[in-house]
Amino acid sequence: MNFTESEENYLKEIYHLETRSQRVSATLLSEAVQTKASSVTDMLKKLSAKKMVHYKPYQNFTLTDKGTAKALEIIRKHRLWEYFLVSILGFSWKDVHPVAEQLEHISSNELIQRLDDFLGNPAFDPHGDPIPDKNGKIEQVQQASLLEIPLKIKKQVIAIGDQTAPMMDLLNHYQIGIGTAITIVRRFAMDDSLQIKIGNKQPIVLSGQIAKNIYCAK
Amino acid sequence: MNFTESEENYLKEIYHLETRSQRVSATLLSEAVQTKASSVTDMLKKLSAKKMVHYKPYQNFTLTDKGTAKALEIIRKHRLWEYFLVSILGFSWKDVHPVAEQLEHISSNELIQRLDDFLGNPAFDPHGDPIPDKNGKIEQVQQASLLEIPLKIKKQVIAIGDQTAPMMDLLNHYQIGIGTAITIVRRFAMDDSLQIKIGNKQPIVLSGQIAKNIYCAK
DNA sequence: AGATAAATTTAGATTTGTCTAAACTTTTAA
DNA sequence: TTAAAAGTTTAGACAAATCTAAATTTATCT
Repeated sequence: MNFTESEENYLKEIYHLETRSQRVSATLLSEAVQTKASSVTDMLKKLSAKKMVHYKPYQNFTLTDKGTAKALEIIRKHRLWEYFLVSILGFSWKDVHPVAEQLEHISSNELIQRLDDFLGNPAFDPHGDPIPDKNGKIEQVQQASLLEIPLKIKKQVIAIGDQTAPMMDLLNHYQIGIGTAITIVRRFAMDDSLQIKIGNKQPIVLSGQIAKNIYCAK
Repeated sequence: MNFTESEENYLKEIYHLETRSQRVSATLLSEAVQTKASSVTDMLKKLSAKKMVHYKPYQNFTLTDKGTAKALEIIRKHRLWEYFLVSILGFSWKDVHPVAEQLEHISSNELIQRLDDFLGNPAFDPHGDPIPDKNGKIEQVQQASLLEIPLKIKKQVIAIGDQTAPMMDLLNHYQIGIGTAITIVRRFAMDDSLQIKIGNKQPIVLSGQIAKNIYCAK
């Protein structure tokens, strides 16, 4: 079955909503794909006709098994390209997302398999997100945000939740990336902000909002 | 200025018609972009409004300087990706064209410059076609199709005009590629077909249609 | 429970790129 | 030099993906 770029984007974003947030709604999806809710309705009908989503008007919708498989295929491509851009072409990890958004729609299976092999079948992309394998199997690592990590224990950052430009900017400013070793020094109950130490630099304070989006292994 | 994928394809194909064949017409262009002549007319109006082609109804059309620059930008991307697919990912040269047709529309300048540097700024793609540099400068090798090459002179193939699957299939069958040494033994005026010799193999006969698309240095 | 707010869907329009069929130009050739 | 052929353009229609505005359904809150 063939998919338009637009259909692929919808499938990918539905998958992200299903895994990253609790609620899945037309409004949230419309924000994710940068469109209006009425356009989402139209697309849900189309994807439903293609058996990619379970959909009944006015009710919640979910990906079918086929829809999930297709979404994982796109996410696989996205993350492999991100890996390529950073590790082979030397892009900064904060700049790769928009380019990978385009590359993920290139449709050659041979291309993606050769790319995967060339890169050495990496399991994680530069943002710490797991890369699905050719069968759609995806590594599940128990992640905990900095809010859940105990004090005084050195942990390595393994993933970033929010990958938008403002977040990436801030992380870049504090020199926080995948693999950065962080120790939580103090926790301010008042507003969930954290005092943390990175290597032997001066301690810094992160807001709860930021801390919530930085993940370490549990 | 932004261009749709379709506009980019038209610009690219007009450039190819201008350089590879003498005539440039709506009908030839319609074959190149796999559409109907009436659709070509519509697109010419659009490209004319964007000052990418000189166009007056019922007259011949040509690319403007801006149009040529844009076409070269797309051709640069196409050929760099072909080079990447063959030399880095190990694709067979006959399979890369359709994949590069998709990759050439990825719009990041940073991507293409980093790719170019990573590949070592190659001057020719796997089909023997010159790769324009970042300023649109393109190596000009005087090419002549087998139809124009004199008899009994050994020549090396430097480029292939038609890169569609049926053509590549046939070349593969006869083991003709970039660098293959060919000597024309006989020319049949009746239908422009040629008897040629490759190395010390048995001579074979190529139709005029095929010969027209195999290029050697003049 | 009933009213109001929020979310979702429908109806109708728009843009892009395409098509067919008919009309119009230009070229060819008797 | 006209008539036929070849090439090009116009007119009108369609599919995909989107939009706005209005209608409908569901959720929320006194």
